[in-house]
Amino acid sequence: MTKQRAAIIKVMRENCGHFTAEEIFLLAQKEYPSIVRATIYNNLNSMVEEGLVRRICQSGQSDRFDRNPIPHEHIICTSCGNVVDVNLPDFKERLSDELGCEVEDYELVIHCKCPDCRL
Amino acid sequence: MTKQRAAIIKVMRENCGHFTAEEIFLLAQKEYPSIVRATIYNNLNSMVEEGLVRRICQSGQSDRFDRNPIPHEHIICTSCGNVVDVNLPDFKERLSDELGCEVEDYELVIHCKCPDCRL
DNA sequence: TTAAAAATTAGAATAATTTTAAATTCCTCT
DNA sequence: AGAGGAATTTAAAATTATTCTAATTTTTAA
Repeated sequence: MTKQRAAIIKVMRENCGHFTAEEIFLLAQKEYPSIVRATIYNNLNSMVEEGLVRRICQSGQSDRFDRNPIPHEHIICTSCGNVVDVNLPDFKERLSDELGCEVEDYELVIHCKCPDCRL
Repeated sequence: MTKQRAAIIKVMRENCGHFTAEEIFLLAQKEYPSIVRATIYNNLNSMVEEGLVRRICQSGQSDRFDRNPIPHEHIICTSCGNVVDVNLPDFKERLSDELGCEVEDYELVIHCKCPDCRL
């Protein structure tokens, strides 16, 4: 655990959301001004490998990183554009049953209104 | 409908699969040798907008393009690595019901064995 | 405390994609 | 068929996100 990694974790913990590497870099700089982008990428990549962080990719945009370790799904709001967590209980099990095959992992991105934008 | 666009469509129709822009470029060159990458990107982007083609994105890899216009899901095989279509009937409707909100679109990528790799 | 291992740094490099402006082609109207 | 205008293609440069390299610093463990 280096100071740089601690800064990255602090940033992700305090601003729980779905950040791009660049956003995390800018926030982490406030904690640790000399930090460099490569360190952000290195740490994010290893955190993804360790399963501490999930990577969300949308085409045309840079990857986002989600510190919520519990498997869950994402809504990209058709109204405000934000990425919002949702939880479909036992989705992985249901998917395995339907496919007749053990699902190792999955990514589900839903384009609809997020709860805040539904009146 | 330009000759270049026709070549791109022909390539995608004859080699139905999930190609990167680069792969489509290489195939389209055989049909129309002077074609240029920007044309491939222009056309793929407008076809995606027109709903003729779907874009599949995986982090760390270039986008792939799928000419199957019917909504469907993708398996990325944990064994052979290929991208394979699957169809979960009425998935969008079921998702809308479960969320209590009209789903406009969704992307589901499943990491498991593809049918060919299941013995 | 010292050697080895791991992480960070700066900066260059890469790859995919987009942008720009100019040239070409296509379509429509007469 | 020919002119005019719109749309598309082209070539090249630019951009963006990310990775790589090599040197340096920090951490770990003996």
